[in-house]
Amino acid sequence: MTIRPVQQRRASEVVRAQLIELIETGHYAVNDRLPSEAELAQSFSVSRSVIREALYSLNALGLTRSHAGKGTFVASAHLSSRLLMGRYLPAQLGEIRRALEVPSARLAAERRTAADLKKLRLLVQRFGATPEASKRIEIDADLHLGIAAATRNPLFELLVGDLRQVLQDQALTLSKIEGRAQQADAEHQRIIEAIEAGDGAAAAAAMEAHLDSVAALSEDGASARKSRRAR
Amino acid sequence: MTIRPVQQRRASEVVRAQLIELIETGHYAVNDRLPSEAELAQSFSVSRSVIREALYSLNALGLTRSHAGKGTFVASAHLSSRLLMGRYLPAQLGEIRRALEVPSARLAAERRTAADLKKLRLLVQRFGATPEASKRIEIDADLHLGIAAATRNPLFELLVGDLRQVLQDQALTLSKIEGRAQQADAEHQRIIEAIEAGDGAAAAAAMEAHLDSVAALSEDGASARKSRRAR
DNA sequence: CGGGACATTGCTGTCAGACAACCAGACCGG
DNA sequence: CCGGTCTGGTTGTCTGACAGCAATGTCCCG
Repeated sequence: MTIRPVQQRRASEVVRAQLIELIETGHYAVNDRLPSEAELAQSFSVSRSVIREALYSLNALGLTRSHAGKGTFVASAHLSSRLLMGRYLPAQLGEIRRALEVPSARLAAERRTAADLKKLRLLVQRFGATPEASKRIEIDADLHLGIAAATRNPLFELLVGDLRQVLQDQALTLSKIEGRAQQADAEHQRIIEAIEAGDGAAAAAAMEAHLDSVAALSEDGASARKSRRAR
Repeated sequence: MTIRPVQQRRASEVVRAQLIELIETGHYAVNDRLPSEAELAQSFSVSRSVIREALYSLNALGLTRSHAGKGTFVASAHLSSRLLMGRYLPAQLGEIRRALEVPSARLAAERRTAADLKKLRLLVQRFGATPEASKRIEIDADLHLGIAAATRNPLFELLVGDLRQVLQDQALTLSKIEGRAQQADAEHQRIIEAIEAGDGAAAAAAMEAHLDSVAALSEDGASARKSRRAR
């Protein structure tokens, strides 16, 4: 990643685009501190105003958070969706998830390549072999994202990924329920088997069952789960 | 994703929030020119820097567009989604649309209020009575959005609205096909009747048929039509 | 009288400098 | 060892200035 001097377009736009790219490519990782505004200004050969405007865009887009006296930190590696900007009930998110992921499983079954299948099988295996809840959540996310990717429709991947991010805390509480891991493992296997068989209807049904059990469990714990976490 | 209390202390954030609200509530309509930065600065009793930073956020979010020498103009009345940032094939958009709108119709049938129903019926009637293609597209969008709203799940409304915006040009070409208006009118009526009857399955089926005919028309060129006998 | 070049005006884009608020860590005194 | 203070660094905000762009009015010349 070379930082090239500003030329034709508005300088602030160029800076913004480059900063976004630096963050999305992982040059600055999540929770990293960006260089100070003064340093960035020098790097880009522009004034601090331009840097501030670019950073303010990133702030608005949810990519970074700035704190007076501390610095600017990367908050997310990719542009956050509007889903993150509002607060929605778990039940509402669950409905959307069902609407997206059931057809996603169906299409994945119809279109998956051998490479998709291999990746999915590996993830299922790792899911069953991983004891730590936090790790399992990651694998679970990768699995559902992998299914969405197997649809060959990038929009499914995009939207399922967004949902995943919003549902992160729900997934965490869920994963701690006794015996949930084994149950989820079995459900995952059924989904993948249907995808492997190329049976769209079966894949859809298996995914639906999976989400049913997720919904049932998250309703039970919903009442006790409301804790206020301020920062 | 931790839930942050909305505790806005920085002046620029306050200004940004207020400007967003002014735009979303329609106080400034699309294509209106906002007051100049100097005027806004005076109105909000802050310096021009703060205004610029707020405006730059709006720019990044796609709400406004600034032109040197002309001013800042409202580009969109609501926050634009990431769907708009990429280019996707009509077939891909159609799949997502089916995934979202079929469950949307089902839920709408199960939850619609009397007010929803009244609004939807009015829209169907107006759709049938409107000859101009461009007007019909608007009504069509309102109709599908109205169905999404009747689900009582704001996320359906959000996502269906996003899709609508992306599909605008497709809708335009579609609406010019001979006889399409009558066909669409009939399909709409069938959907609304099922919603009125509270029959979720029938509403889903009617929506699916509607989207089938849309898909068939929009890809009748080279590709062979796929028969969808799922569900 | 008409039309085109020019001056004016208002706006955004950018720069430079300054100061306050704030934070973290170093330093120092008890 | 502990706690308060100092200090340097960072963001937040303000002020003033100037360049470049766009639209409009104005004036001179044909």
